[in-house]
Amino acid sequence: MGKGRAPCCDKSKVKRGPWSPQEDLTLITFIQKHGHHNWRSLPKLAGLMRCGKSCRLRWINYLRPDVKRGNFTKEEEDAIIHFHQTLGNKWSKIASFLPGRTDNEIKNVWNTHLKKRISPNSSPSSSSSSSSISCTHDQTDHDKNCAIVHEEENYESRDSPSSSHLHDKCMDTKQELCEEANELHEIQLLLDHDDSDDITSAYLQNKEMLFPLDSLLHHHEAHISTELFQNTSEDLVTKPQSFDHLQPCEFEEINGEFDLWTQLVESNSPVPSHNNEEYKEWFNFMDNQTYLDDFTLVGDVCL
DNA sequence: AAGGGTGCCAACCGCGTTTAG
DNA sequence: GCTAAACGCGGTTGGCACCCT
Repeated sequence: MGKGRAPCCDKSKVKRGPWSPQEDLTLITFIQKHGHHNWRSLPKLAGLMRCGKSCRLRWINYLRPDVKRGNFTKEEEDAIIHFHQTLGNKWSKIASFLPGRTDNEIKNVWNTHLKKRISPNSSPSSSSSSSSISCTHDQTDHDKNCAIVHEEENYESRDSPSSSHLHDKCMDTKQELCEEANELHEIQLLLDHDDSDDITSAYLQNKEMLFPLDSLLHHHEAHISTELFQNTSEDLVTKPQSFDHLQPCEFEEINGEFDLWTQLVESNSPVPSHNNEEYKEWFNFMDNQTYLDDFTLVGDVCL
């Protein structure tokens, strides 16, 4: 093999660009049935003319049932600013503290809104973490969780405008900061231990363990929403809504396109309780909608 | 109303890390 | 221990929507 990395797929044979509703359904249905053990082979098996990486990205950023969509709350934005000061451009880490938000989404929000808000004079995000941190915490040599704790403990002593603002917004006393830091540390350890990025996969791969990390998410959510933030516990995670009002094959074309999320997931129905039946129902509903209800084997490829 | 500028976001690209053989 | 494949992450970009003139 020559120098350099081989391309992940034959670009001449894969479709690129925006995903169609049909592709979304195909991907959802396949993952529902088979999980995503191997992203590289998934599109072939599912009959998608897509690169595996593209499938993964689409699933993680858009199709996962636990993805929260819609505008970021002020609290979430403040949290992003704060965690960015601590972690730098570690978008996936930051995302782990914001249930339902993806790293891509957070990155976009940072680049489009928050970076400007922080300060036009301060160094941009790309300058790897904040200088105030790097001088005191060598994160390459220490567990980042410890860095978070230290950072939180030192939080009050920092005097940057944004830090003061966040401090006023979220924290009252140093004791609270310490408690918060400890909680975040615990959460982070849990997240590091359990692959929270793979929640749905875990569910799919073992249907007897419906959302095994649900309690963890609740735990995580509760800590953040009730202590770091306030008044956001109900809407931190937008999980699949009850869609009893939608009968199969009732997709409506809105503005010339089929907006799957709007019609299936982000309905105005009440926020569901976090119970397993609704997830089952969600998947069953998607199953009923798809034209790939059963995969027909042709050779070694499902079509 | 039309055209240009700007902002936003979904998706792609490429590299570092992890895993499997 | 080595190598290649696969995964995951962060940076970048294309294209659409909106705003302004």
